[in-house]
Amino acid sequence: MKSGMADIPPEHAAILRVIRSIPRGRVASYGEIARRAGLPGRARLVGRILGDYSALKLPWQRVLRSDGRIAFPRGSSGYREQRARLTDEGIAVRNGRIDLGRFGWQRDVDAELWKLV
DNA sequence: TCCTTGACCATTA
DNA sequence: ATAATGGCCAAGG
Repeated sequence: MKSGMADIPPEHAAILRVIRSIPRGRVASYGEIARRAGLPGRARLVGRILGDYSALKLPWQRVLRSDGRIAFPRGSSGYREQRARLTDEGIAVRNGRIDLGRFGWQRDVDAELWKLV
């Protein structure tokens, strides 16, 4: 049988699901998203998918490099757009960098485990 | 088919 | 903090 229009590969679906589940006001790295989707080491696929599925309304601004920097080049429209969106939801961006210790999604897990918050 | 290009990452120096 | 390296792998030429 053919599924007509949007048959999204399982790997893509898993990644999209994780991206959509990043809480507002928090951020996650490409690699972390891949791991949470059960695809460790597949960070590049996450980046590719964000571009491929840009028609979907995803919270793409919450996805950063592992060091907390915005992936787009400084000065690009994508960079400015992301910085603006992050700022809008209360995430501080300084020099194109977000403090993962403060806004990282993983921080929630850490807090849960170590009861620091 | 080979080669290059990426919204990447961990490690090592 | 920056830089090189090797790993990852889908697309496009």
